[in-house]
Amino acid sequence: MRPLRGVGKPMAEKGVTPRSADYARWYTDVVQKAELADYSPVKGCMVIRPYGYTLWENIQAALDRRFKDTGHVNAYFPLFIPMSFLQKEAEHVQGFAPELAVVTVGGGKELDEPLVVRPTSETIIGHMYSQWIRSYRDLPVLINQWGNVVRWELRTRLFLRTTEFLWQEGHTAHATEQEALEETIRMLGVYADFAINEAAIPVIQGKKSQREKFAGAVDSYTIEAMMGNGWALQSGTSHFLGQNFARAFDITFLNQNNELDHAWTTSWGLSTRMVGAIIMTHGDDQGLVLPPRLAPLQAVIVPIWRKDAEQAAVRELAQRVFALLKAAGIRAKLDDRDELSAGFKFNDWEMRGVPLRIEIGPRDVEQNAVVLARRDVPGKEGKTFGVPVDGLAAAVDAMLTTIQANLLRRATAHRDANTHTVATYDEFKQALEDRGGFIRVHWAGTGEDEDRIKEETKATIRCFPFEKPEGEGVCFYTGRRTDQVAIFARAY
RNA sequence: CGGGGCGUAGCGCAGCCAGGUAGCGCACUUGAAUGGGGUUCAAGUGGUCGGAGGUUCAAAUCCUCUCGCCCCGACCA
Repeated sequence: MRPLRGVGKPMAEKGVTPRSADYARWYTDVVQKAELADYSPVKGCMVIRPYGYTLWENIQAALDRRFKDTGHVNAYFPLFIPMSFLQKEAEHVQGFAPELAVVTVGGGKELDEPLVVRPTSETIIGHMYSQWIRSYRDLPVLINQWGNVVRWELRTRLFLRTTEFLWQEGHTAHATEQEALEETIRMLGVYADFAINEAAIPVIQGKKSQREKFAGAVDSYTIEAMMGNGWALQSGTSHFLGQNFARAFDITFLNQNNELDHAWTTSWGLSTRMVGAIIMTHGDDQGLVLPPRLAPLQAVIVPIWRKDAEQAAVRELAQRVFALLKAAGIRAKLDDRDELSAGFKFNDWEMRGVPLRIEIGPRDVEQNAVVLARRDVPGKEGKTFGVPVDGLAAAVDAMLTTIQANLLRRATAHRDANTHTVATYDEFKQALEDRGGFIRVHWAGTGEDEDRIKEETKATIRCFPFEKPEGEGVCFYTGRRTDQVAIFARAY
């Protein structure tokens, strides 16, 4: 995962590889040229640069607010987990064993028991919960943690799959199955709300197949998003763990009837992968396009002048506009770098996805007005001339809201246009070949059927969507009648 | 781990076959002009040619070994 030396040529210095030419390359170009992240000297790891990290901080803030609103509190559990903990839940260890990083030496001495660098924290949190929970009065426990985890991945991609990544993991324990199930679905809903209303990414909520679920869960739920190339990206997951981890870690409590019972637990996580989702949902051939609500910078002011005589007045207005936007709580930047041309700055900020550009030149000074240029509508079409400085903050605010809505509308249209329904396996293969995207089908197959389809087409069941207006029908693969609907797609 | 490819300035590359002063573009620095969509000119800075060993008067170039990386095939938030 180092700079690709000598791979392909064009990389024409300016701009990014067009999506149509090479989508994977476009993605890497955007990440690096927009300075979201960089490669690290350690294979599979990445450095999140300030611009990318600010984006992540905005994601964190929007999620954290929602977690608090639903009664959760934050805590922190350690990075190192005794190896034996992982082994307590059979399916869990089997799922994670191949991708564990293990510490065997500490302080120059061989450790008695190897320590696993957490790939996720169900085990150590389960261990602690078993000590904290005695009575039904102690329940529910609603804790979230922000942290990092390590999974030794074979093939990595910036943000989408890295060996170490940042995320949050919620871990809750409940007295009843019903309550834990409700929590699982509630938090999935929180993720969906965040994705749609903050990231402007339309997502489909649904249940994972048994093949695709989290190792150790009874059921996993997901929000699935469609990327610009039609591939699916699992953008957040919520797991109903039943009593699996409670049994493995002795999380027991006395219920109201004075009977000892195992708690019901859930876990749910959303990671820096969300940054990748944002890039691939909204980005275009100019580069990044960020939703205003999460963008590190919502508006950038570019001053323009010809003669030195004009400079002072332009600068003065630019400063004034900057101040009034800041006062209105808009995340703005004044790009007064003297050594760069205005045209360069236009392209630069477009590549970095700033939702709104404010151009201020001598003509604007005369009118006491500015030019607004929308990132989501390229070229002159996206420009509004002569926007008065009086009331500008409100106009900018309104424009940002419009852009946010437009991004969601556009992404939803793209997803819907690339979602197809098929009735037979031949049609299925044809649709994947010709158009890609999401394929909705009736499904009554087995896990083995799922494996076979994956092998033959590389498409997997992304989820069984909650919303399935199609009702009962015939499974495209087995021909059996069923009311279950599945969405298949190629996935990251 | 199997197959393919690549290591020369921060990035992209040429030079290697036919050994002989280490080059080009971009970036960077300085200066001047320019400035409403990637501006131009000039002068500069920057390299143990991935590493080790060998052949040779002389190695980026030839030989041997070695390290690293990328791409494609078995896993995944």
